[in-house]
Amino acid sequence: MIDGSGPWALRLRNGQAVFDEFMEAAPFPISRATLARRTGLSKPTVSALVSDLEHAGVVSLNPQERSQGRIGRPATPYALVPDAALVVGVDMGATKIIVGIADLLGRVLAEDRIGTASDARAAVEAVVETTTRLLGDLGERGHLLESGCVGVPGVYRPASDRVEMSPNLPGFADLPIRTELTQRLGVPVTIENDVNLAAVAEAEEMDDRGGLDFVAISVGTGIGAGLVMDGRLYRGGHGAAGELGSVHISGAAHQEGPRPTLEDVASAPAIRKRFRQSLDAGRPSRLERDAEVSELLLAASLGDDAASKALGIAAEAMAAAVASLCWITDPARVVFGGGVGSNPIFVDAVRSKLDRHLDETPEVVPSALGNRAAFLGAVSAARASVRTTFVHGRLGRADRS
Amino acid sequence: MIDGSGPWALRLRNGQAVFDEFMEAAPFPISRATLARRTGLSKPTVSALVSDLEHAGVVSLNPQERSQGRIGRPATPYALVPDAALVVGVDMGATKIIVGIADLLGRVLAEDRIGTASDARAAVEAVVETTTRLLGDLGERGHLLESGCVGVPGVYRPASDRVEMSPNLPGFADLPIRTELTQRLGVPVTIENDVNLAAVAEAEEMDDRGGLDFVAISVGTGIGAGLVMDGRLYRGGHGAAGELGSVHISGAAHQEGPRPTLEDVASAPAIRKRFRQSLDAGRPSRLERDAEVSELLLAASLGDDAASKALGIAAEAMAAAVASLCWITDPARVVFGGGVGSNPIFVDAVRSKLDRHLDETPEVVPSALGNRAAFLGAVSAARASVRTTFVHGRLGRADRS
DNA sequence: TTCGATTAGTAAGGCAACTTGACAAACTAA
DNA sequence: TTAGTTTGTCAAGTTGCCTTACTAATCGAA
Repeated sequence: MIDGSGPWALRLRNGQAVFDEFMEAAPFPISRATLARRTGLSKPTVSALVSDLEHAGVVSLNPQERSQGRIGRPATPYALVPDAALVVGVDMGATKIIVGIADLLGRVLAEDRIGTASDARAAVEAVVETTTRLLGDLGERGHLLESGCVGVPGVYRPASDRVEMSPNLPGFADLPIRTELTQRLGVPVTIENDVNLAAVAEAEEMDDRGGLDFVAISVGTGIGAGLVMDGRLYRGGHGAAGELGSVHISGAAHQEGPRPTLEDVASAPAIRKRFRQSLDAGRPSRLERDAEVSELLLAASLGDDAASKALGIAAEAMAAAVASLCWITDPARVVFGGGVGSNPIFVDAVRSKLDRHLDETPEVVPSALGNRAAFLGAVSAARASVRTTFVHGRLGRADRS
Repeated sequence: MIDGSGPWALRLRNGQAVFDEFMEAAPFPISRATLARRTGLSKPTVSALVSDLEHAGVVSLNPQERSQGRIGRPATPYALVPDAALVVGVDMGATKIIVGIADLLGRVLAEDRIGTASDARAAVEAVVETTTRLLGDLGERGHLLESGCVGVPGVYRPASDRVEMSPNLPGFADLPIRTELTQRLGVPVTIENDVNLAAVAEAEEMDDRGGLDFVAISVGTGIGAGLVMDGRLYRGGHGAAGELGSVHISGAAHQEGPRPTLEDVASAPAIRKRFRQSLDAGRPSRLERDAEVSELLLAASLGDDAASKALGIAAEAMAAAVASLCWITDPARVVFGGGVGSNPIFVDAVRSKLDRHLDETPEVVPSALGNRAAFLGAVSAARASVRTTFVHGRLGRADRS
């Protein structure tokens, strides 16, 4: 984290502490006296550090925002310059790619949504192209890209720099994606599973910083879970933690053959299939045979028989899986996202069935971020990685008059 | 971790780095030149730090162990003084209490096993008494106790300083155990779940330091799992992670009533009960009706019909639960401990049934530590907590000639 | 045996960064 | 206007690290 052992290491430590306080206070300004109190540093030291950061363009003083009304000499307010550094966040999904540029405050300055390419290499190409274009549109500020994070629909193995288990987007097998993107974009890029990033975004959204453990379950075409433990993302021994969709569920009479997995029962395609089976079994419904899942859920909430049956089976299976997950990882909260999962009707159905499985049920809520969750998580992750390395380069004092 | 922002913080940082190298090298000596290379510090700095540590009695030079055979001036070998600080580790089980004193190297200097008390308060009393006695027996060195860790058979909530869900040892409800023990023993004491500590011990035993994620499952009277993720113990949002015994398993035909949990099928009492049921159902066996689990397992491995049936059901249920756990947390290894779990026959049975549930099975091995696992884990945890705070007090130079 | 070569350790000087205490600056309230 | 309060700066002093240069001890070879 901090290298070196001489006075320079101290300088870095303290510089980061000051920078962190600026990030914390943003977008509001903060005075050097307050910084000194918050960080425990002495006033002259803080002044020197702020001076360095100001010369580097990281912070600037807001002459107009003089907080009045209090006794004593008024403080000179310094504030973080939000676009002292930019980050790029990418959600490389199976059906769409979202690319966006954000500033240090996490505000998205530019964003574009492009259709998915035919394979992974083309997708990377599209990401680089779009990023470059968006940066170009920003003009001067476009040169300040500092870091990036890309969410991929599969398991990323840092050791081999490859994405695996990504059936919907072929071509990852021999693509060193991190190296490639880092080189092409010219800034350090991190790769992360998209469901995990959604979990990060939910964590940020909840504003429950630090220590809160929760699980973000994405239910759509597939089913995945992102585990946030002790405030940090948990990836597992092989980077494949949270493959909730592959958990076997207890069927009533499946003694032979492979037992059904959660994804076989509770994913969007599975729910639609079960609905059709219910129709075939003679259950009445007012819906078309190939109704969308959202329609099915709405109908189920209004009492439609076949739709209710399909939802009930899916919700029961999901509740059982969530119960296992809770007994194992004990999250304080479970957030459902994705096409199916963010629907409150689905979440209500699961929640109502969860009591039978658990003594102490966690909070179960639908996501508020919709299908931008993974993208926002990528932005957040990129921002976090900036935060740790940003000060390194800019603390070399420009002048010392 | 490291407080202060002046040069003193640097001193602490570097002092800890040197101390860590000593711990790493222990029990072998190490020269100051090597320390300088390893830590990246300059030779004079290392010399000063080692001098401080020597004055504090933390390290000493071994005049006899001069490593010869290489060209150049021979190094003066300094080595960690193993009993510069002692720790106490306690496994407060439902049926026994183990108390032991260990040195900085984790070597157990004194150990005693006492019967469990009637309630928690009496157990604490017994722990304090035994610790004091063991320290007294050590004579001079007994004054050097620095830290402690106590494993308890339940869920410890740091917020309230209470142990919950501990049916076998009553009286925890209104006992602030950490505060109590810290006061009575005069050193900082940490409290931890006993299964988690067993996991810590396994991690240490495996010598797979850092980054290895695995799960230690204890199967005995109850069933619990300790999760080690990213090399750190994971406790969960409410401190209740790893309650594997409470996971519902898929019974063949349990449509009504509460579904059976894993503990209802795969714990030691459950296996014995199932064996008796098999006998009642007319299955033949050469064993007594009230045979011990170890006998049952051995008989099953030799082909005994009723015992095989009981083991098969338990192993299948355990395999299903482990599969869920693997899909969720993706451990690289699963270690079975406890009275039943440490039996290779049981582990083999589970392992053989695991393939059907998982694509990529983790290593599944029995524990090598037996019923001392939790105790050794407590020692290890106490040692780790020493390691982070130890240098603070001893770096103030005694003299400066 | 003596003389390089090599590695270990020490001493002195210099530098970077922090803190303390004193003081100037700016504003409020009486 | 003056006392009080808070902010920010200056100068001096302290700590700790590094670099450079040097001494110490041993091996190997002439």
